Amino acid sequence: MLQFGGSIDSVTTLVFGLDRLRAKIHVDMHITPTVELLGLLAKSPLFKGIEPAEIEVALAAAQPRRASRGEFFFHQGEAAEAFFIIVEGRVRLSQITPEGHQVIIRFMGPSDGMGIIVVLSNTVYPLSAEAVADSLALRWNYDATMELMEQFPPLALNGLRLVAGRFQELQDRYRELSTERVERRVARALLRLARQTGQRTDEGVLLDLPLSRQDLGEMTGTTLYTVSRILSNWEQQGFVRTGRERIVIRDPHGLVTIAEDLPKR
Amino acid sequence: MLQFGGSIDSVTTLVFGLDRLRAKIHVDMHITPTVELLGLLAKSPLFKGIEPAEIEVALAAAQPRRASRGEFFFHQGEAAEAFFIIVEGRVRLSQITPEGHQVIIRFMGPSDGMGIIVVLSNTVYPLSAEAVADSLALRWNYDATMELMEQFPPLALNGLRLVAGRFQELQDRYRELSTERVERRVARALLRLARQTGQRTDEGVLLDLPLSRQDLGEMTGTTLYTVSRILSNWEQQGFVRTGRERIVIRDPHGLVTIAEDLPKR
DNA sequence: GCTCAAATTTGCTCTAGCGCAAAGAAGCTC
DNA sequence: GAGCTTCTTTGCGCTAGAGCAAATTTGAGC
Repeated sequence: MLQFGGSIDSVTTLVFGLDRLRAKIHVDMHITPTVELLGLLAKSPLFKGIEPAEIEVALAAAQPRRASRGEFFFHQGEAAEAFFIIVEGRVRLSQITPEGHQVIIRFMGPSDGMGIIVVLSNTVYPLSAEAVADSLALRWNYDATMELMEQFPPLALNGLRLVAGRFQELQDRYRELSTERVERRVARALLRLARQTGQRTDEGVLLDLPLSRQDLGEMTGTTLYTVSRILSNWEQQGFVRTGRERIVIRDPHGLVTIAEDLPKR
Repeated sequence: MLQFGGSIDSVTTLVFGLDRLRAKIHVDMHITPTVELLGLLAKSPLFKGIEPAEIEVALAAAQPRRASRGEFFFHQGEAAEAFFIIVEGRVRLSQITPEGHQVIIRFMGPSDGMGIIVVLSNTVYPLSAEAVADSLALRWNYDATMELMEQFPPLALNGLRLVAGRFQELQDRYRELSTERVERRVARALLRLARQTGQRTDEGVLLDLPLSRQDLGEMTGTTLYTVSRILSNWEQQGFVRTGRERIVIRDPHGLVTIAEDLPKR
């Protein structure tokens, strides 16, 4: 099953590590068995093109790490000691200004990675990662990460592609922020969230994470008041159905119309 | 001199490549001799920790590429076929929206690299690179880049650190844009430019690149009108001295006061 | 020195969106 | 289900800054 090259010793260690991880997850966490973890990692873009047997090796080097709603995986400004892949839950990545304004950079869910770049560049986390739902992640520290990168070269390239994608997304958001008006940005934010975390229900697409008006404001560079007004308006037009920290998109196309600034029918 | 391992053939090729490059630069370009190129690359963060002899190898794989003011090294949307290191001049990296709004992401100068991430991730340039002064850059195509990365592992890590830094900067700018008001953002932009391209003169710190009010607006997410008003105001207070596409900072501390929102004396 | 295009300034108007305040909902906890 | 906290909505006033128009300045080329 473990069909990679290496000394017997290292194989033993790895298997032992895997067993320990299995034990931890089962006993401490009462959660996802290893098989599913494997599937999850295999699905993660970071491990694309890497053999399941090799992914097991990676798994063995990981530590599980839990965070309940409101707890942090790491804080902005701390030394970046590890990178994480989320197994379960939702995590909010945000920056806070010296004046106390918060800005939400993005939300993440299962199979997303956080901290990949920073851990390798030996710096400090540039933002904080807070669980907005009870979450579980796998954690690799600096040494483990370096070792993995050396063992499995595709990882480095995958990581790079990932980073390139994120970079581009951030650049696009920057452009939006500087050229588009609020309503459009909010529409885009909702559509983005729908793509990431949308759950199809009979009411429409439910954004499966607790999302306050304040959060949306911090995602789009506006205030909770303005967001509230916009949502009320959309609700009247039948585009969305909102509740406390809960949004269902009933008419995605309506939002697209706004996001793309198309003529309204 | 070329003290790396490799077959005689490859050494020959490399030396030949180097000679060809020298010839090109001397004959076609009438510019910087190889020795200076070496020094420049050695100064570039990308090549940090790499031996001069090895840098020569990298140089041999590069092609010189010139762009006069107004010409582009690459355009947004083109396949990312190469990455560049600027030798001389100034380059403006900007994105343009479908509606035609332009956004300036940053300016770059000698020893800065452009396109490092994208070339390796086989995507498309997410922005355009326009020379705002006559410029010369070294160009490595995909194959050359890959080869270099394999030959000199520190390159990959250096690249990663570089990207991490850029990423962080962009995140900070994003935060600024979404939480701070225009005057502050413009002050920050000027200080950033001063750090990058500032030339000490007896008048003060001259920003050594042609910079219109429009440019500054596109850098800070505002309009040329507002920038003009702000600069006029600052000129009256003696913080800056402005001309057509020309800005001299007379009182950096004054700008810092605004950028940091300190109480005015 | 004249001409012309491009950059800049400034007055004026207008509005998107900020932000306070105060009054509802909606969930928790006990 | 009473009480509390935390979200949300909405009215209202206000201002930062957009954006047009019309001078005015600047520098480059001839």
